[in-house]
Amino acid sequence: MTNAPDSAPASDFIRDRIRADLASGKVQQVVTRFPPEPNGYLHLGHAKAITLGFSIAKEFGGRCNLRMDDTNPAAEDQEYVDAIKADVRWLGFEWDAMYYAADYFDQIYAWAEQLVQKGLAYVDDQDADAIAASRGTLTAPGKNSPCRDRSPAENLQLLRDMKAGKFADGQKVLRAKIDMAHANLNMRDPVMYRIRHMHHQRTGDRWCIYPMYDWAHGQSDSIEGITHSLCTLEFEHHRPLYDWFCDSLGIEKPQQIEFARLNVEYMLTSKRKLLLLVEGKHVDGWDDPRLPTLRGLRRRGYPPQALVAFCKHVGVAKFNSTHEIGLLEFHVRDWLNKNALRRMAVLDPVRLVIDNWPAGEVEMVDAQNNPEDQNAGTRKVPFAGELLIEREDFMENPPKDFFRLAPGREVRLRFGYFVKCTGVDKDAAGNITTIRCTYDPTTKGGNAPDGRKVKATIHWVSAAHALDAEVRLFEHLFTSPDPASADGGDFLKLLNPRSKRVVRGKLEPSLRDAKGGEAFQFERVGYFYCDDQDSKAGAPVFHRTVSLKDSWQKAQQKGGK
RNA sequence: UACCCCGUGGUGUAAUCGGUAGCACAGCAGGUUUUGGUCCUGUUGGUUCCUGGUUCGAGUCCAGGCGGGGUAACCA
Repeated sequence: MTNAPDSAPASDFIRDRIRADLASGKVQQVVTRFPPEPNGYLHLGHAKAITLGFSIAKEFGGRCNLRMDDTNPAAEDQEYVDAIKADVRWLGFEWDAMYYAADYFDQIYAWAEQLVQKGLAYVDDQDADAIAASRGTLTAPGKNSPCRDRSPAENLQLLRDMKAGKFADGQKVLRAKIDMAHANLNMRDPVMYRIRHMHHQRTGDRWCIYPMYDWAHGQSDSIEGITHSLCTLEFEHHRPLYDWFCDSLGIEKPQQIEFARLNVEYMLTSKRKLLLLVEGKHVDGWDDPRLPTLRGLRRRGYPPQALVAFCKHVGVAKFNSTHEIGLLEFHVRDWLNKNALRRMAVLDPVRLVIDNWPAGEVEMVDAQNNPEDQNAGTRKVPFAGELLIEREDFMENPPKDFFRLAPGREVRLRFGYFVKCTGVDKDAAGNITTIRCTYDPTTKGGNAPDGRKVKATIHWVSAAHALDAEVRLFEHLFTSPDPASADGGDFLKLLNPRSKRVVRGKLEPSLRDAKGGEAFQFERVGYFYCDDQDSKAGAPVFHRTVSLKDSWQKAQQKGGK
């Protein structure tokens, strides 16, 4: 990889802090965790957090846990738990321990009673609206609840009654007793427990009160002995509360450190917005290759190694920023270039006939599987007198800097022969139906014995042997690099109508045996992924992962229109 | 109009105890090449948000300003 290797550990404010904690003896062994809520699928933003958490643990010889932050049964589901585990493993990480916040419910509850007995928490009878109304605003202080001064004994009884199911949903709530005038609204007597007579995917019907995030997260971290609790910037204002709970309980207090979440051009990484795209059928499900979900990226053909390399390269800071999608694509190409087998495929075919080719003869030519990897070997590809080439590789009246086929020009057919264009056949409408050529039999394999050179090598496929297959061409899902800040928040207006195009390609026959999950480079075109979802035996379906860099096209766009 | 966080080339990120800015991607130019891919080489971009201050010396410390982001769920 071209990015910083593991031998030269990254330096950033988090790692600096960890080094300092290790040096001072505050921390013996680093323990981190990735704590997703199982209420949705993981996306690229999570990949950054996962890469960070696991990489740091590894770099410092520590451990990293995977913990389901499953404290709200309303939105969570076992399906997501399974999907999250699979996605983390797909990225290439393995947790040292798998935990569930729900498994800590007994301990967390015991701690709640402790706080009540210390006079640091109370049961409030107010409903949600009343609590919201009395919380005050960003500029005005809140008002104390009429229940705020209940005695510890009464509060304890009430809390036990809550736990025992004596109250209906929303009837009572347990609150921390901090300061209703605090500048940080999170400190204005935050709710710790709410009543939810609801089945939990892990604890079943054992509980009818569930802890809020703030009242479960830090405690879970503490139980697991997390040393550095990494999270995104929006939790900064929660840190005082995180600390307050641990301090009030007198338990081990992990260090919460916040970092900026990952933003990438043309991508949306908000569970809510992704949900709108999926439910509104603007994409074909959570694993649509145009989505930044890990499952979508997988089906797009983005190698996990490339994603991780990207996440490492991106670094970590406290400044919100948006990365160019080109950087992601660089890492994808970088990995695929070294690992993807080369094949030939013509996506927009035009017929090419070699007039002096021996009638009916088919020759099997040797083709390299990967010039970047000599161990990849070679394969045989059928070559014949009637071929298909890419329409854009021929021009009847080419500009001077067009190197490909044109009347009177000679080019190399990759791994085949030199051919010279002698003319074209057209239909009544003037469209080119056939490009006529002659070949030089002495240039077998692509080299001329007389040493003459050609300026271009183009790819081809034998018309009689070509595999007709579905190829899906993807582009950015949005027309704007920043769909999140769409006019009036309506990012749906920015959907790119060309984000998915389906074509029938003409592929070299060996691709008939492509298996779902395999990645190829269609020479001179791009990287393609054999979709494991829709491919059938003998009928593979390919997804364009990313195109090859095309300096010819770039020059065209710059010069012309 | 409260509080918190942040502000380095186009993008992102780095710079030991303060010693005059590095890397990657992108861009540009050239070379190699049976992919106008890869690879190699060279190269253009920064008054480190602004203004003051401390200092022999500040991206790094201090003050003020400007700009960006975040926060008012019985969500996480």
